[in-house]
Amino acid sequence: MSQMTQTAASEARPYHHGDLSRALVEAARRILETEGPAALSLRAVAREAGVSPAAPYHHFKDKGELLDAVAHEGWAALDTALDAARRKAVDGKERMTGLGVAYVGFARENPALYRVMYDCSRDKDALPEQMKEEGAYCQVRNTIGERSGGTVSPIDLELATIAAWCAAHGLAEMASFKQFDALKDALGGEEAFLRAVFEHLGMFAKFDQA
Amino acid sequence: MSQMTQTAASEARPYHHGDLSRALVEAARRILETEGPAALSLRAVAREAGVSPAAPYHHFKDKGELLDAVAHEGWAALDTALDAARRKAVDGKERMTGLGVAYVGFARENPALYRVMYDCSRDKDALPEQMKEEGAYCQVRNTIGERSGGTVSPIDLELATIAAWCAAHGLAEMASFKQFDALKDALGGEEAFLRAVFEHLGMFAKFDQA
DNA sequence: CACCGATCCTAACAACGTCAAGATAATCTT
DNA sequence: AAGATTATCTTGACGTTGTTAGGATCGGTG
Repeated sequence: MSQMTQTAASEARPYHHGDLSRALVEAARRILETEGPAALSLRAVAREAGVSPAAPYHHFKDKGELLDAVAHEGWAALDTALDAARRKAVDGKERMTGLGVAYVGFARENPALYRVMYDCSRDKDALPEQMKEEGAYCQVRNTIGERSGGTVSPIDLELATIAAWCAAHGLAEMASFKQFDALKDALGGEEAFLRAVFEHLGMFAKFDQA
Repeated sequence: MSQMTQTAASEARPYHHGDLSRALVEAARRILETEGPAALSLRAVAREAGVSPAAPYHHFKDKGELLDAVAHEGWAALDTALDAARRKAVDGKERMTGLGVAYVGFARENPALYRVMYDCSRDKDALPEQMKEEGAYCQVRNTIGERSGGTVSPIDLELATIAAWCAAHGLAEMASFKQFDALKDALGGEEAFLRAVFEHLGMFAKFDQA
């Protein structure tokens, strides 16, 4: 045991790896960050982990299942990013736009990972199960609920959460488009741009107490 | 000439195809509709068009350029769909939500094509050039502009357009998720669900004249 | 008619996802 | 402790993909 996640094929690892499934997921994330999603082949992951092309099949049914594991870690990371953003702001409105900015920021800083997360979701036509009763999605719902003072019907709360989530996702996918560069400059940078867009999404006004 | 877009390899077509680039794009769209995006290989397209695997390279630099052509047609189709929706409604608010519903409807009815459209855009980090001065994006901007009575600053108009576009795109990508099935049923179907979400996106309220 | 460029085909390459069979090591049984 | 079992990893192969090189065929121009 005590295999110490090695960064590549090196130091003559023993025949049995120790924790290959973990090493594979980490190798995949490393490739995503450094070479982009196009370079993420199963064989490349195995290579990066210092293992034969067929080895991953003892830990994952196929390539999709490996990506599922990567996506799972991605959702967890997004969760903690949103959690941090939610704690930072006290004001209700700022807390909401702060969440949005943090969401898009995460997608912009981890574009390849973000893509994998949604590609996996699309293949199953569902966000990960875990998001239902906890996780990032619920953070958004709770934040909206708090801000409304708890007087909102469950259906309206769900609709508002969906609306917010969709808007953030759409913005996350488009924020990198060159078309908006001039506008970003005019507004004083990317974050100002994001805040401006979120302010135009006045979707929570109807829930404001004040 | 007079080649009549043939639906597959058949009737012993002459050595020179006549209009292969067009036939390839149509073959690609056919595959997208019937077998989904995973089956869309260059070789499959060539097969469907009744031509050798290397033939497409005389008309497109690589697979990406073929997909660009497919995406281009997709944007045109989306444009006409939005145009029809815009004409149908007279009331300003209904015209806006009608646009949104039509947008998501297009994405839901042509999911594979819609995916290709955005995948191509992402590869270039930009929406197609044509969208800037005309096309679907401008229809949204114009509709917002009309509704505001023309009193909105160019920057605010652009921001509102981006906000609306992002929200619609996000909803288009998520509307198929199973998580929302119960909610759709509770609201009386998919379109009612879409309208409800768009109503929660009160992003145009600040532009209302009344 | 001879030529030429455009178009298409065949053949091949490397890389990919995946599987079957064999080698190796850790674990369990007695 | 020895043998048997099971999990893990490797080698080698198959079919498919994107792409390229070189040869065949056609339409149009001189």
